[in-house]
Amino acid sequence: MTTTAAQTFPRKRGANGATPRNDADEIGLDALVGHAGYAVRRFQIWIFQDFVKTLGNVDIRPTQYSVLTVIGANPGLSQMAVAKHLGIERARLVHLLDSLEQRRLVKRVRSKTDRRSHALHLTAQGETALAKFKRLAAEHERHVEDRIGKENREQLLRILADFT
Amino acid sequence: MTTTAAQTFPRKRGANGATPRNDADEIGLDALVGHAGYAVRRFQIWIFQDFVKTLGNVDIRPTQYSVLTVIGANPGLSQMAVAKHLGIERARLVHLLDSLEQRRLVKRVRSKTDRRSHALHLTAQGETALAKFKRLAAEHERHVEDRIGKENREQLLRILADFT
DNA sequence: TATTGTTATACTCTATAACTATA
DNA sequence: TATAGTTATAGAGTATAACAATA
Repeated sequence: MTTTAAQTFPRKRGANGATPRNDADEIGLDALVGHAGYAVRRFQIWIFQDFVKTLGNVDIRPTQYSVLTVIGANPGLSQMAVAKHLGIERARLVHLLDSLEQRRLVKRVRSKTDRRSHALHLTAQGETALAKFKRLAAEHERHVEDRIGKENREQLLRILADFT
Repeated sequence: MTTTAAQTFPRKRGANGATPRNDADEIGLDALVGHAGYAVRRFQIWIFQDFVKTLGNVDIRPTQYSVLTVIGANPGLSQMAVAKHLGIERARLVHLLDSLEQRRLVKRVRSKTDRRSHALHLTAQGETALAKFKRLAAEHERHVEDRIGKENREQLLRILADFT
């Protein structure tokens, strides 16, 4: 992206009524407009950027947040289980956990029953940190609400419910 | 992803009373469920994968499709203009165009008025190819409709209209 | 000086394959 | 033999910086 603004709010103004449609803006996205994938992709980029910015001070990205949340809610899970449930490659999860373990947020405990696998737990530090991350994530969620509207956000969640 | 199914439909247990915690399937995504970003991300992955699969025979990925579509609809556009309007880095567009030009779908023409910039055009071959890509993209769009429902797709497009 | 296209670098993420240690 | 975790590699994609030609 050249600028964050360009990427975040491509062209097109909706909320403010006035549409700045002057100079170089006379370009048609045409066929792209009817494509769900294009709209979803642009929206997803906006959401991720807001998430990254909102949780910037604590240096937590969306994927890291999802890993911490799932471990927090299901202590003792194996790496395979976490990877499967989040749709992350197990190879990739290794690096994610390396980083989270170095930051003392997560610990890998060798399983007694199956010594191939690791039981994943949050550290005490990880628990308190996650609580803070969740407050910031809720703030991010409010940004989404501000951007698309409370009811639209709820409809979106309803429409996409079985993808989570 | 380990398997497409695993990524697309993670697990998700709806109503669980006495959760038999041993089987790896009794995992809660919990806090993640209320997050628009998570749902959107999973949906976006599903959409992209279906797009890539549906246009697999012609070897066109979503980004390439969006570039071809915009050039087709606005012949003579500069690289900067295309990059800005699609929210792509101009540095990245260079490589995308290199590949599309090698495939004889696009040509770069030095501008007479501003010799720094290139006017982008589809080749004759690019025009007919794009027509085919559009038919396949429409097929992909029908897959989306089948997956989430005709009305939900329309609502989604309406909700996300000003992100395109 | 500023901008367009280009090259280069670094980091994230996806997709595989292969290795090891267990089972 | 199969699986869990690991390592490695290759390709997208994102984010920057810098350079040459041109404005």
